[in-house]
Amino acid sequence: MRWRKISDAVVRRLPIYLRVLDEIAQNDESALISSQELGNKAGVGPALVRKDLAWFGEFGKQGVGYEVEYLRSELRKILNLESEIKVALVGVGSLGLALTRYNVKRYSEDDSFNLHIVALFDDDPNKIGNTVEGIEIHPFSKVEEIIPQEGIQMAILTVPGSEAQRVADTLVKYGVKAFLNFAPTKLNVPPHVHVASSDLSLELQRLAYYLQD
Amino acid sequence: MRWRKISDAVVRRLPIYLRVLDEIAQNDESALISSQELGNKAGVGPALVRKDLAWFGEFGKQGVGYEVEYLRSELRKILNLESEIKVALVGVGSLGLALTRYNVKRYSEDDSFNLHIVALFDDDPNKIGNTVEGIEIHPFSKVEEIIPQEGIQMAILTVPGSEAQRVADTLVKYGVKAFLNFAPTKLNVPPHVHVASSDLSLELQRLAYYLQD
DNA sequence: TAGATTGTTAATCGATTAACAATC
DNA sequence: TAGATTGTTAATCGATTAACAATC
Repeated sequence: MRWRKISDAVVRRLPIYLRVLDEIAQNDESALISSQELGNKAGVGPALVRKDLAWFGEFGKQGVGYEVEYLRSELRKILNLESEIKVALVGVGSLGLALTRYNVKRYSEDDSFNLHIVALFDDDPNKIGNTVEGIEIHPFSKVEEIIPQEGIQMAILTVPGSEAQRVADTLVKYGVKAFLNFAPTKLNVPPHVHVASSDLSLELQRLAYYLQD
Repeated sequence: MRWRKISDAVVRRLPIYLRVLDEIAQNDESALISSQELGNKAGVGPALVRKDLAWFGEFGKQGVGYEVEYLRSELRKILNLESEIKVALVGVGSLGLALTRYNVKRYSEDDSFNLHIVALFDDDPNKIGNTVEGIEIHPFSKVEEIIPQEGIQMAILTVPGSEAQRVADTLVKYGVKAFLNFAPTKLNVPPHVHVASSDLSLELQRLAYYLQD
């Protein structure tokens, strides 16, 4: 499944739409939804909802709206969420631990959630060999072996800022194509690799601006 | 300090510039930097750097560039980072715990970091009364008393999605003006309240899209 | 002075919204 | 059929980039 280059702004909204549909589908298998209503719940205008979806095909019926269950399943195909995606997490500090626990719980409870942390890496000798929720902590040197073996395509970085770039470089070398970066560093990666950043202190500092007057 | 309404896109870049300046100022008290170089390190074009700064005043010298230390101090004023901002965290699960530890460490190690978690809330009877890094965990009902008393203006939400809206409503009622929301929920807040969201599964799902082809 | 870089205006680019014919 | 809502095109809005006079 491949489309002309879709803008990042569009792709960012698709998971939001999907979440709205997930919730509705839970209560009503055969629900219908209009772009108006979907937009409301997603915090987006109705025209934009239609335009976003139109990049990928025609999913609605004029005068009726969208079948929730059908649109949901199409969005899952578009977002590549139909088969399992294996994820590594590097840096098993308290944040890494929290994210791992959260992910394992979500993965086991929600059948349709296919993003799965399957390997942990940390170079602290006190952590190596331990397990978190049944997942073993490996030394970082094992990346070379484990990433290709397990077919890991995505990584979560919860390492100190000073190590993030080096770690990312190595992971890219062994085939990781997408990062969720919690380190306070701008990662430099080749153009085919994607990075999403969650930078706590950047966000806090930004919010501070709005506390004025 | 008040300016005409500055766009969100601009405000979002200011902390990025500040981080670059912080790093340079550490090594060289009297460094100069051009919009070119600042842009490079921030991942932004040089013209945009100049335009962003120009919203707030004239901080450079033609033919020379910007004095790092001076621009840094001006950006800190603009972002409202010069005095302490007190923050509450609600939901002391493993993620809340991790963020609290991280914040306390950063606050104590970095003199110029002024965002400070000073109160924790959780309704789990096993947690109430415990302390994390010296900060006591209160029942959520104490919000009414503690938020105004401590002058807390910002809150971090690490509660389950089902509770996030209710919790936010209460906090807004007692004076919280900005949220960093980790719950997988779109918060509805009055127009004078600002929300930054860090939504792990939304980001992972978005990244999955780029693993295709 | 000559070279460099700012602050700012005009041009471009891209994203969102409005409008409406098609049609369920 | 009449009413509603899609898919899509055109209009608008906003953000980024290019260009350059001012000036250090």
